[in-house]
Amino acid sequence: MKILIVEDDKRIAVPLKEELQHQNYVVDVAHDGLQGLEMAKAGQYDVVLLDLMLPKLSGFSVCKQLRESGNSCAILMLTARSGKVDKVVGLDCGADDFVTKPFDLDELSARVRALFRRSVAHSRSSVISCGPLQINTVSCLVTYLGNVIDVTPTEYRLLMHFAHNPTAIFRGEELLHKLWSPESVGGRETIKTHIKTLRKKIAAVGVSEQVIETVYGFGYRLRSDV
Amino acid sequence: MKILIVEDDKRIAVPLKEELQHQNYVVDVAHDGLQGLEMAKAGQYDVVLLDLMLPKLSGFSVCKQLRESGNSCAILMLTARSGKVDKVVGLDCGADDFVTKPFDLDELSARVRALFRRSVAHSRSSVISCGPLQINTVSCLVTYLGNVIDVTPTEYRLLMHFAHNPTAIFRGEELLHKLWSPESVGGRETIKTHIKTLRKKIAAVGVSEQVIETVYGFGYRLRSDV
DNA sequence: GTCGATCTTCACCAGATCTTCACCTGCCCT
DNA sequence: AGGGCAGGTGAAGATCTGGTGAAGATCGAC
Repeated sequence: MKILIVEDDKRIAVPLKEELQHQNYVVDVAHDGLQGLEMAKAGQYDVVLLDLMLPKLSGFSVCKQLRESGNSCAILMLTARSGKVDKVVGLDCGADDFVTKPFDLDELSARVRALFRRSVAHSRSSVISCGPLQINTVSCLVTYLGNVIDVTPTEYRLLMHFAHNPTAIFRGEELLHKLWSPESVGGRETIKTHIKTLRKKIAAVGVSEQVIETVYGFGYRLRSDV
Repeated sequence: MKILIVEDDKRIAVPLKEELQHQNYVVDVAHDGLQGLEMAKAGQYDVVLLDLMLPKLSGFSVCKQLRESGNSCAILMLTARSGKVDKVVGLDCGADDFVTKPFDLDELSARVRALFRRSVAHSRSSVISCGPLQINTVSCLVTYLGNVIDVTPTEYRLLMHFAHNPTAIFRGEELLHKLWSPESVGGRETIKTHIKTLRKKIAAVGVSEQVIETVYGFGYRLRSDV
């Protein structure tokens, strides 16, 4: 749910950021290649939107160095030049997708959704299911056993992250790093509180079991059985 | 390394097949939607190149039905129409990439390579085995001969260290230095106690052998035979 | 500006876990 | 056989982790 935009042209970066934030992604922006590389290495992003023509360090170099450092986030390249060579070189130096400017915002966000899906092999449709929990990623509607659960954006991102990795255990700090942008990371209490309210909302729907279970000393996990 | 092309126009299918075969992929071709769906379901393909305008069954339907049947191969859609709606619908019904005709052969094969990379990157196993001991590093679940052993974080770290170095013998002090942070290193009793509780927990699961054996004067070792 | 929803922080509690202590057992060597 | 010492055991205290309610901070809508 975390996206990094590496783009120096603010006329492109700003509307892109707003559109993606509107779709409940956590979005950070880097304004040159060097900053982009640093942030991508540190920030645990799922998708990086990478412009090719960048100050200080080209998009190709960022992509290559990111891969060499073992990072496996999805990379979508953006470029004004539509030459075939660029595309082939870009894809072969580790990018996962390639879009030429001017691009359509709807197409781009569809490609971003596809990259998210691909990074989690089990959810191919716009509805992510984890046992009785269903998340419609288009309407952002969350249901549990058919009952609608009214969640806030932060709770939505938390549930998405759990649903994408069923049975996986996440430490509180891990969730903070993966779902919050670096400048707004809070304390452990933040996670505790969001988990608490999520549990309360799910319980209000009539579910007595603990859907988000805590494994003491390890973290939180979403139960896919009931 | 297996690719399926679903395309009725032979002027496209034939050169595409030849190009991909030239790159050492195993390539099959289906000439309509129905045939494509059947072959994709049966043939265990890594990547499916799917034309949208097909006789008998549209590319959208093939894609959707393939996903609904649980198939998770990579799907790359091809179409002559370059409308944005097609792209968004295509990507959201489960395709991983989208290319409009006329496409460049080099670009297409670069995209195919990117899809392969992605599917390989995600098939990494997360289970560490050492004989009958299994540690799932995603769910932090430890099992011995299939029985779940409920371990604390410190015990988990100990087991991980043993499982990473099967047959190796570790002195108590060595374990302290490797698994504890420098400022919180405790006394030798600490290790003794943790080994004790680990042994007790494994024994509680019905294992009579000493799984963590002590080699007098040298240290502890995890037995991988039984 | 006010209002409400949401997000974050705080102080405090209960319980799980970790470490330490004192003492016991059993191996190795002379 | 007996001393010395590595290793085992149980229990008590210290420490850490997660849960809770309420208060403060932030943001957007009107």
